[in-house]
Amino acid sequence: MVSLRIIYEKLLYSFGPQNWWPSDTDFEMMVGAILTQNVNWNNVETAIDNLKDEGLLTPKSITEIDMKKLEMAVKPSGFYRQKSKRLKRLSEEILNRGGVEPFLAENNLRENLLTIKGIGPETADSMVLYAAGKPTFVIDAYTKRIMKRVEGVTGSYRELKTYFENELPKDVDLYKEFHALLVELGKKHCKKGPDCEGCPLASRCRYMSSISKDQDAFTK
DNA sequence: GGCCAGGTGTAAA
DNA sequence: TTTACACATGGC
Repeated sequence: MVSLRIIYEKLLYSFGPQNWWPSDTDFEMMVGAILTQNVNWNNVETAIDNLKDEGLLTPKSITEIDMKKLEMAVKPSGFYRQKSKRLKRLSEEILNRGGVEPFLAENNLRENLLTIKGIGPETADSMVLYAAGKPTFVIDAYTKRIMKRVEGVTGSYRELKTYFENELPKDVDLYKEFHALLVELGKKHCKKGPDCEGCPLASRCRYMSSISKDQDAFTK
């Protein structure tokens, strides 16, 4: 059993605090969580800038705006038809519950989010952690890949989430920072291919030494 | 030009 | 319960 704490400390030392999630408001954070689904964050920033310019960073304005206009603003983030609908659904749900604050204060927030079509476990968890500030660990594609390569740990979303939450103290700031650091590591050193140059976890990575013989270890 | 990026819903094996 | 596929733009 390897200590996730050690990995966390190494990443923090290498990259410094990430201070996620980058956003001005809780609602903007939630919008970003939907827009970033399976897409590079650079694309999301362009879309969020568009929304900001159009005054579309409130649940009310998104609910009222013409669908075509919303689609055009969201376009740079890809999957723009789906994502526009998802933003509309989320906004309506927020308004139904009296606004962003009361919506985020619901004690079954995660379950509520999961009933909204287009919000799955990762998007829900990221909103619960970064917008509502409640301790739930976020699992993403990078986290799965890193755990598989470095720890040899695989499993479903729920299993990975449980693994992290059992190994770590239930600390919101730790959860926020750890997830952000894993994404940073993923972007810089742990992509799909075996191009791990300069990875701060190289000494712990069980696939690092077998790159040349076992390319297959890097798939998925 | 091909691969990849901070997923999710649906359908079929 | 797992696996395959559609969804779409932009950077390298």
